[in-house]
Amino acid sequence: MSGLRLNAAITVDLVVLTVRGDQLQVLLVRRGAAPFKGRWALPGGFVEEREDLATAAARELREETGVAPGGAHLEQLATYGAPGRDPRGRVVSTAYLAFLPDMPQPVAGSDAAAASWVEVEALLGASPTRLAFDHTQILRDGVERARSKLEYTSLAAAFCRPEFTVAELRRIYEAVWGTPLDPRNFHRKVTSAERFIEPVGATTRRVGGRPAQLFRVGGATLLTPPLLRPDRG
Amino acid sequence: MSGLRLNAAITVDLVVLTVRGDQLQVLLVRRGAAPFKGRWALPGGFVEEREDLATAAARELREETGVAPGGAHLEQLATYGAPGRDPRGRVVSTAYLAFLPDMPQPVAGSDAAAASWVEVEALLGASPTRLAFDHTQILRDGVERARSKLEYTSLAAAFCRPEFTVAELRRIYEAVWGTPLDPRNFHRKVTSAERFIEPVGATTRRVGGRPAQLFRVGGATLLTPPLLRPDRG
DNA sequence: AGCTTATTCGTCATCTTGACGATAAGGCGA
DNA sequence: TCGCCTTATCGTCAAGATGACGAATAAGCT
Repeated sequence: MSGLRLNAAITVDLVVLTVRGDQLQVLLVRRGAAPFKGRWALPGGFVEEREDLATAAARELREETGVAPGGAHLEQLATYGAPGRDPRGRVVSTAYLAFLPDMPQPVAGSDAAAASWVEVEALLGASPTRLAFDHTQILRDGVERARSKLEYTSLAAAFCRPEFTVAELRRIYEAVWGTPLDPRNFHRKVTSAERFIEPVGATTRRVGGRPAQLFRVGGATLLTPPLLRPDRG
Repeated sequence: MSGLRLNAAITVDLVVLTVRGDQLQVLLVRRGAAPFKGRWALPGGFVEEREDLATAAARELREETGVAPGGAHLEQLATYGAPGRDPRGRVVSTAYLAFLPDMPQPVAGSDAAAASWVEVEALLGASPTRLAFDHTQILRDGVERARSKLEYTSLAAAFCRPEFTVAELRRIYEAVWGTPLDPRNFHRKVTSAERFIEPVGATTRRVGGRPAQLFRVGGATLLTPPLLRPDRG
C-alpha cells in the first residue's frame, strides 16, 4: 500500500426525515454501548472495506428502515471530523440526508434494539433533548438543508406516497417549515409550475370535504421561480 | 483507543475559485509524485492529527496562496470516498470551496513547485484537460455550488476587493455564470436589495466612462428574492 | 466642443405574489 | 331531500419584481 497512513475511521450517519401527523420527525436509535450508552443518536455505522460512502448510507438506511435503495431520496449532507467528536479516537463521519414518506408499517427490518421516530421540534426547540456525539448539530444542518431545498426543488414529493393531493404536499411544506401556508396560493403555485406535478386523473374519496385530485411528480427537479418560505428575515 | 479500527486516510482538497480577466479560474498544482505524476490536480493534503477538517483546509489554503484564514470565503463542499479513487488505498477526501478576489500579486507562499490559475472552461468544457484522481468531478461540483450560491446569497462579493463597483460585481456574476447580464437591471436589483451592498461614498477614477460609486458588502447574507440566472432549463 | 465610454435613472408591459372572496363537491344529520 | 359542514379549487385585485430598452449623466480624449 505504498506507505499510506490510515489516520481515521470513516463512518456514515443518517438524518432520516419524515412527516407524520403534520410533524417533522427524525429516525433515532438508542445507543446500546459506550460511549453515550443509552443516549439517542442518529443511525449510522462504519463504512466497509471497498464500499462507497453512498452505498454505505443506503445499506444503513435499509438496515434501519427496510427501505430498498431507490425507495427514498438520499443525498450527502456534510462531513464532521472535529478531533474530539468521538472519545474513542479519530472518527470522521459523513452524514447523509434521507426523505421518506410516512410508512404505514412501523420501522421494520431494524436491527437496533430501539429505533423510533422523534419530533424534530423536541430535539432542536427550546429545551432540546441532547443527542450523542455532535448529532444535534448534524440534525440541525440536515433540517436546514431540507427546509432550504423545499424552496427551489421538487423534493417535497419525496415525503409523499407516489400519488398525493395538493393538500398533502402542502402539509409537507407546513410541517418542514413550521409555518402555515395559504391553501389557495399554494395550489396555484404548484399546479401552474411547469412539470412540477401532474394530475393522475383520479380523485380521493374522503370523509369530509370535496374530493381532491391525485397527482404524481412531474419531470421537473427544479422549481423556478422558487417557493420562498415566509418570514425568514 | 478501545478497538477503533482506522480504516481510511482522510485528506482535504481545495477548489479555490477566482475571477481574473472576466474568466472563472481555479487554482491547480502539478503533481510531483505518483500517482498521476505530472498531472494537474486540486491542491490538498492529509489532515493532521488532532486537526479539524476546516482547519486543515484553511492551512492548505494558506500554504498554497498565502491567504490568511478569514481572508477568503471557505466552505465545505462534499466528501469523496469511492473505493478506487486513489490507487494507493482507501483515501477519503473532504473538498472545500474557497472564493478569492483577484490577487494583484502572483500565487505567493506556495510550496508546490508549480501552482497556477487555470480557466475553468478549459477543464469542464468541450475538450477538457483531465485532472488527477476524481478532481474533475470535484471541480464540477464546486463550480455548480458557486453558480448556485450566487443566486441567493451575497457571496459574489467574496470574489471582490473590499470596495468594489456595481459593474465589478456584475462581471463576477457574468464570469461565474458564463452569461451576460443587463447592466441596468443588475444595477437596479443589487442597489435596491436590502442591506446587500452599501455605498462607501467615494467614486472610482477611470480612463474611459463615467466614474462609478464604490460599495462594500452590507450586512445581508441572503438575497431575497434571489437573482436567478437566465436560461437554465 | 464634440466623441467615446461606462454608469445611473426611467418607463412600460408582463409575470408573480399575497390577501382574500366565491364557488364546487362530497358526506352527514335533521 | 334539504341545508350544513368541510375541504378543494377558481377568481380577483393590488403590490412587487422582472426583462427589455431609452435616455441622461459624468468623466477622459482628441
